[in-house]
Amino acid sequence: MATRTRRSERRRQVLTRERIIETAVELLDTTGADALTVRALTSRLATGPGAIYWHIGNMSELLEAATDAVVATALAPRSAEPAEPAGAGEAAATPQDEIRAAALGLFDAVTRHPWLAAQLAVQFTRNPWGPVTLRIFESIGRPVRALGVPRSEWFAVASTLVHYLLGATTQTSQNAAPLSAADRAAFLDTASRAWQELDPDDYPFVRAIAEQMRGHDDREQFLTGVDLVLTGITTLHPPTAPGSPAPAPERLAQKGRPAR
Amino acid sequence: MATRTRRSERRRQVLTRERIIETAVELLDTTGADALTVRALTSRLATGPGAIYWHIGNMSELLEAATDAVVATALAPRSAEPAEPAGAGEAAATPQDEIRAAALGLFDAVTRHPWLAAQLAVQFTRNPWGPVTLRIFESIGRPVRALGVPRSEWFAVASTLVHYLLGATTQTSQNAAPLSAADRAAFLDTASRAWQELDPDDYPFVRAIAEQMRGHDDREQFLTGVDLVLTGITTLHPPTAPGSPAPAPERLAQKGRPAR
DNA sequence: ACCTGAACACCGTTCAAGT
DNA sequence: ACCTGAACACCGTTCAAGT
Repeated sequence: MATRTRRSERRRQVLTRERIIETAVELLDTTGADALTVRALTSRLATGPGAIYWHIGNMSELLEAATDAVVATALAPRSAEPAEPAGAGEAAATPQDEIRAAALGLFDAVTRHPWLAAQLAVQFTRNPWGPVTLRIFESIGRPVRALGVPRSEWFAVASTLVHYLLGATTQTSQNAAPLSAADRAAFLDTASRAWQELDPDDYPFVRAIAEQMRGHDDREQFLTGVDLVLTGITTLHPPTAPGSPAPAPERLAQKGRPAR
Repeated sequence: MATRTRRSERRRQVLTRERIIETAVELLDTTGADALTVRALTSRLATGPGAIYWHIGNMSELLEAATDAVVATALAPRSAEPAEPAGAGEAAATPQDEIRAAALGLFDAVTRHPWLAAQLAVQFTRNPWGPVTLRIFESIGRPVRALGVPRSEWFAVASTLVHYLLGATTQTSQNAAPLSAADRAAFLDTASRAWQELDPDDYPFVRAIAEQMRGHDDREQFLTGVDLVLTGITTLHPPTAPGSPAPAPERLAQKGRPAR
């Protein structure tokens, strides 16, 4: 490829933390998570390991920074169609729409960057309140507030949404490059078949859904899940709009927990 | 410690796949995820790497098997109090209770095995329909069925619950050994303080919940989230019991999705 | 202050050779 | 069939030495 011209042009730039992170993301996108090594970085940046370690503390810090950078742009409100007349027919987005937009931003980022799902999971478990989590929390929390959820429930409600998002986006991953439509269909087909051959005593439910999982669309199902959680939120914490009947959430209240 | 007696007694046993998995879990529990290496295994089993690789394909297969083993016992319905007269005062568990029980089984397993959270995440992203996911799906899916959710929604509803569970349990991890109450309080305190010093323009929401996050209880909040999702499920798919008014889920229906 | 590059202390995995 | 143990091809990270 155009490696030679690229590399020499590169070398003219100074080595900065930002450029290392940027290169890491490129490497992750093009060659996959396993191929991001210090040696790969040094050769792409035409430098030595010492130079890398001068700017970044260690490999996992770099991974965190790369993940944070990608998540930041994924959650940034897109300016969408700048050609469209601003503020014309565009009704103000509802809090639900904002939550869906943030959720989709994350979802689409994971499909664009196949390595992201695993990294989100790693970041989330290794450093539960690190920059990545905080960023997601903020994007989800603001609309939760606007939803009219009582202040005492902000943390719990936002957590629930964030946890759902992270679970859902991390499962929606292609390890390697994104699959073609045909490959995806083939994959789902074999999986579905395998499920149908599971032991009926051990896996009755999985067998029963084998058929419908074959035809499912990840993105659509993701949104269905978001809406389900949103329904839970607005049912438990109905907006205090005038005329709203405020249905009492009897059965699933806090107190009704299992004894043991 | 009693390493010598233990090791020689060990050596008398034959090396089997099961024993390797069992030893891997011990190693993970006692020395942490980073310390589970082939070399550590060989020394603990008093054998060589070749012997290990005769029984298991590679390291990540072993990790998957170890995770699956722990998850299996975590989800197995506990016989609870065997001293108690069976079937006496015990009313049949509701589907909700069964879901909560499975969820708590997973949650408690993650706190008992600090390495489990990360491994669940890895398993879930690397092999989205592997044995671990399937097992969790089955435990959650059965009660979902019993909840009266229409068949066409089984997959979507079970997925939503599983995704929430996985997101929530993977964040609830202590990297190393479980923290003492005092350490936990100190940790939450510093985190809370750090949140309050974030930029008010960038992180208004996180700042606003800093105080309540300091006092939160992971397990309680986890259950709150489960109940929130359950509320969403029963609201969208009310059980068709006679006398149930079956409220129409107008606002958050499938069709009301954002255009872009 | 910033970078070089050899060297260190590990990894997972393989494989000829044994029994 | 099952196990041994040396060897291979990698890792991330450090650090004296340069500019």
